[in-house]
Amino acid sequence: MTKVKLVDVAQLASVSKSTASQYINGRFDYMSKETQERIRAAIKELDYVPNPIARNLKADKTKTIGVIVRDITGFDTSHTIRGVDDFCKTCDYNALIYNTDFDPETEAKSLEALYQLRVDGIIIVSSGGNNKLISEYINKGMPIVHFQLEHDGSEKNLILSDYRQAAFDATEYLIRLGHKKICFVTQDFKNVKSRNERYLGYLSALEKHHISLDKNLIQYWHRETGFEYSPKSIIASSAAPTAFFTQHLAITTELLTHLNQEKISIPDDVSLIGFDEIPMAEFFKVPITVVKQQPYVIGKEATKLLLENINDKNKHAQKIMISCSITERQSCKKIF
Amino acid sequence: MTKVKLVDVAQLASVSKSTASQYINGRFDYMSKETQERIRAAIKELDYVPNPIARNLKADKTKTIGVIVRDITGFDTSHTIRGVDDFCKTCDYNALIYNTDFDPETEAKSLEALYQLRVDGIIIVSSGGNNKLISEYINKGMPIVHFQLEHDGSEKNLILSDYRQAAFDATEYLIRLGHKKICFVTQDFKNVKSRNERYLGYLSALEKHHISLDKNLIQYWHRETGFEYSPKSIIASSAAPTAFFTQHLAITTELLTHLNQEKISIPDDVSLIGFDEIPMAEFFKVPITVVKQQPYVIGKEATKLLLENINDKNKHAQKIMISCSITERQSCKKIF
DNA sequence: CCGATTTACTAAACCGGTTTAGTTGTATAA
DNA sequence: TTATACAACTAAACCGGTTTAGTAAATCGG
Repeated sequence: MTKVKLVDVAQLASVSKSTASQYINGRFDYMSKETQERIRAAIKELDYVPNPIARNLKADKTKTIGVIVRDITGFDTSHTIRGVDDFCKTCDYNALIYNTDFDPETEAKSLEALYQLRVDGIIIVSSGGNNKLISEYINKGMPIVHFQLEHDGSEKNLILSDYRQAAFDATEYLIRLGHKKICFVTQDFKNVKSRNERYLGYLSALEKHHISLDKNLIQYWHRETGFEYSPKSIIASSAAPTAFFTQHLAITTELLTHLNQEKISIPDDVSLIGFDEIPMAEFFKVPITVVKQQPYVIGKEATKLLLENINDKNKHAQKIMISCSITERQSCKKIF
Repeated sequence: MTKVKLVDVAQLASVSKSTASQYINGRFDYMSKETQERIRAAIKELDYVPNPIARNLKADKTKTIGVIVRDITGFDTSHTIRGVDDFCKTCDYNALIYNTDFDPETEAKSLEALYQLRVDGIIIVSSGGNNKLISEYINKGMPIVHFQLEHDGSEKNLILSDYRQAAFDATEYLIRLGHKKICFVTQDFKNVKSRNERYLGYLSALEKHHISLDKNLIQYWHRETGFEYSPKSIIASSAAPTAFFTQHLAITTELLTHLNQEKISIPDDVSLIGFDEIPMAEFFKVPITVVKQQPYVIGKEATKLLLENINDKNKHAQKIMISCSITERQSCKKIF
């Protein structure tokens, strides 16, 4: 590979290493035109490319950030990463991706690896299982930006969708179609603000339209065990929802599978609006109406925020909210 | 951030930098148990983490590879990247992702950036627009592995699906269902071996079943302009296909959109088998039967091949083929 | 008992840049 | 005319490790 180094350039141009270095870094303050020209020519002739490693060693910067996500394969996640990457490329940064599958142990390893690699900062969707470790790194001065899920309940350096407004909009959308018994299907949201926000949005839409909350319409789904009660039994229960509002893509998908199996038809038997965009939804038997986030924008903004943090450590930490929007398709029926 | 360096450890353990370094690198050949213990304790006490940048500077290695793809957001691509990443992590490598959207200029920039960053090797799905540049880098000694699309017609360091067999299987699958007029929808495959392979597979299945080739059944699709002839007109033409065999996901998707618009129904009016897995296909109005590749495996194997190349530069270059398989769904009808 | 090995360790060069503190020669001000 | 400033450079230290060559003491074989 390249063996040409700065000394070679300096020699060919008959200047010192220092002067050559100044040239490379665009500091022409006290450099004659001829010298500049000689160095330029030498660089060109030797096809010289500075070694960023040597450079970074001195600068104690890596120009690299780490990104810890659950799985890059996810539809929204891949778009977020694309946003991160695109923004990085505009400022000569590189992103290192770490997938955790939401396993706290893998997450801890990823954090440690990135720390050892001395990345300049980290963007993370944290599983919540490494709060102590993350706090430690933050205290050590590592810039860390969270997205989607907050850290330790804090809203510092956090970027997320306006979940409350989104849930409000989705709920109101159903209410306007005549639905009053809307089943809110969620993962456990105690201690997880960004999930609780959706709940609050749901509540406030009900309240605005004078619909009282039926606790039996709050249903839970767990990543490992699936639904606490089967969708079929929920429909058959006294709560008798006319619509489901699922809080993320995995829930939507599993609900869909269930309903298909039980031959419960959407939107005739029950309506459905889901959080998160669904790939290729237009080809579905029943194209699903969704509230979608803007994962690409979130990726960009998270990166922007992180880089600001990196370049100005005492920059005031902040929370950024990105709006969501409803894509209306055919899974919600007007009733009554 | 961490300010603890090797000298600090050495000092605390009352040994020289060199000895400390030996310890870090696990060379205990001539080191007393006590010294080892002292260094171990010092490292622990100071919470020392070696700086990989300094290390890499000397080693002239970055432990980093570059991956150039069209768009990380693609379904198969994201899985490939996951394969790359997972394999990388097993050998302490990191991957830098570059998206090109298949724009040769962006691709060239990515190559240059990776070269400047001195990555140890590159995995690329090349657009074909930078053959000269890529050859240059190969000649300079940069290990480069191609996947999906070959470089300059060469089969060196290439990893791809067994396209010929896959196309053969898909075609035969349709033939077994009674189809004789199978429309092969492809991107231009002159000079692109891996596309031509599919064509050869299609041909040999026809041949095996004594079906003569109707040139009018070979139809083209272009990334910028879409179908050369509309699917509707193709069906109406004298070639009168009873089935479509689309050569990748983008074609399948666009065909689906067309057929939907024209109210041509699958599989009643025409059957369809597509190359590449379709996300969430089980929820489609008509779940599409596909020949799917194994993107995750391809990513893993590509990385494995690249790392072999990196660690043994004169390793014999090779071509690796990964099998495909048909996922039968409901888009192909038995006829006659 | 003496030269040859082996053990346990260290000083210093090196990787390829950046940066600081000078140095030299010329123009300017007092 | 001499001190001062400034332009145009350079030598050497530095970043944080790794590696080579070498040293001193202990062990060994004959």
